[in-house]
Amino acid sequence: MRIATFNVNGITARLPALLAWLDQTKPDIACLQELKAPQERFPKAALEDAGYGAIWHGQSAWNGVAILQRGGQPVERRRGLPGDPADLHSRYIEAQIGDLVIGGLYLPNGNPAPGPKYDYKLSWLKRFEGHACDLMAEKRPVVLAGDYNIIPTDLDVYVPDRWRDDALFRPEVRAAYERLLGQGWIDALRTMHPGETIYTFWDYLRRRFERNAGLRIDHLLLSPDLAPRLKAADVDRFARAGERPSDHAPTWVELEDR
DNA sequence: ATGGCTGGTGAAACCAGA
Repeated sequence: MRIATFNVNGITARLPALLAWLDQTKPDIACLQELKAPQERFPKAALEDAGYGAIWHGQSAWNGVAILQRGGQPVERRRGLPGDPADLHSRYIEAQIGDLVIGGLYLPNGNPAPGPKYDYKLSWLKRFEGHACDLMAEKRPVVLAGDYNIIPTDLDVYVPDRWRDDALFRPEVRAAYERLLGQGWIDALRTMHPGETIYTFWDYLRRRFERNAGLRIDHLLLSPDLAPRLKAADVDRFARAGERPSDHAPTWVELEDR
């Protein structure tokens, strides 16, 4: 089965491209981020017509996450991370789909750093680490997929030295990512492509896609029990090259069926 | 260091993204 994550950068503007990508690649599960649409403006009917059931947490103008299931209806487990009732951003949603727990996340960008937005990113990360730890303790197969807004290593950015002070690459956020791997989570793309240059995002500015000046910031972390089931992982670069593309490309894993 | 794109909002000398 194929599980994908895709920051669509506006599901209203991206709907044609999203439907075309679903039709071409037919992921069994897709986590979407940056819906940029209020709850009532999610294109539920169009996705149903395409064969996908969905749960989503919308928000006007910014953020927004969804989980799609081909030929089924995801069972929602939670929306929002535990630990801060005052946090109203729509950035996390979790579902049970078959034997899998799927967490879809849109981690805060955090720029400019330092500053309040960066502080929010670090506090969100702290809560996410706690929740990831709780999930790990459940000893069930889990996939945490989404836009992490974290560049894990120098290999994951076209010119590392220009990004040292950026909120996506600062030591604190890279350390948090390392701590997640330390919990036992498996970075699926990096595991399948060690040492390889792989990007998932290219800024619209300055012909960054044409120059392949990108970042690897969209990740699928697998619980350790899924490691033997991991068959493939990759990025659908063709979607970034299409008409009116998102600035992110869909990223996916292929797991052996149970 | 910037913000030359892009989307959403609402009418901006706007904001946010990464």
